[in-house]
Amino acid sequence: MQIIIFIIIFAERNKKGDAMLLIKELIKSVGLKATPQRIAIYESMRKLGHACADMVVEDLKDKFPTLTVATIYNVLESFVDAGLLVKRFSLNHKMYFDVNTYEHAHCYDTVNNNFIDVDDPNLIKLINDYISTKEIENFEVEGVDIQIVGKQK
Amino acid sequence: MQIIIFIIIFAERNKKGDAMLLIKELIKSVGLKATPQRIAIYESMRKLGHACADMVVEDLKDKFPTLTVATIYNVLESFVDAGLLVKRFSLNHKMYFDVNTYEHAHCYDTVNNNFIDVDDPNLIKLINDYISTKEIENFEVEGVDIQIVGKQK
DNA sequence: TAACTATTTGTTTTTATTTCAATTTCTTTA
DNA sequence: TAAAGAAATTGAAATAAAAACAAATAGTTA
Repeated sequence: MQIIIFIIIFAERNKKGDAMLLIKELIKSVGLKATPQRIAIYESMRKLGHACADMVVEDLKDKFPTLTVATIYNVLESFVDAGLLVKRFSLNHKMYFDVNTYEHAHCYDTVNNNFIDVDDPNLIKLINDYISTKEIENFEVEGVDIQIVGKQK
Repeated sequence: MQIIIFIIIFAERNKKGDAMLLIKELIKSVGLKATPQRIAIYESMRKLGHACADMVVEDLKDKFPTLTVATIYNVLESFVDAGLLVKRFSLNHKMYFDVNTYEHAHCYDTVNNNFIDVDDPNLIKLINDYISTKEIENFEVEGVDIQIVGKQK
């Protein structure tokens, strides 16, 4: 019995260690130092998916009491510059960040300003194909951002 | 010669008067009183197309020096409630309002946070048709918001 | 005109973001 | 491994945007 519990604990530790290691490597791979704060913020973003600064503060305030908003904003911005996060369009004059950087659509709940991923490559392709046929004057297209607007039930 | 100039001036006056009258009627038609402030703010929005509160303040501060931000926010919000304006998604944590309330796409310039209308009913139809074929769980769809993201040249 | 209601105003709060200098941490190299 | 230098974090203060609120004004109706 004790052995089994030990194995489970060890496995859990290892799993966590591996995830940590991966995040560490990921942050380093984009040319940033993997500080504890950055690792914690990235982990938090992974967990939250879509979040703004205050949500990350809230999420980390117990685990990481010294962490300040200044750092959160700095780190989130540097993650965006490094391509680890992307900024998302929002309706409530707050900056939202998304941990999924590939092109995908969202359902946007106007009640809670909540994002739900819509991973539908066909939709993205449909729109990109259509847009590529049109010549847009004086505009250098970088991507397309789609929100399906409505209310979460 | 004098007569011609007179006619032109008269025509211009009339045109302006008519536009004013139209805006007045429009505001009244949605159940709001057509106060001078509301007329001025709506005119400003017509001119600006897409704007946030500070842009309206800037636009009206000479013509209407007593107008305060409080009023601007109040009026813009009441216009949204009345369906005279819609809020737009933005990337820079500011509230943008759009005078065109029909469903249309935008090019969004990430440098200046500037909106350019893309009046392409085919694009809207394409997306709406596609979405209507999909059943989105636990979400009541109200509309679709498309931004072609990039840089204005 | 008087009374009532709605709107606007100036001011004050609140919330979100940014800035900045001081400190701490990390990395490099002797 | 100790010291120097660079980079990141911190706490506090500044700025900016939005919202709240009570007093004043304007508009409407009887």
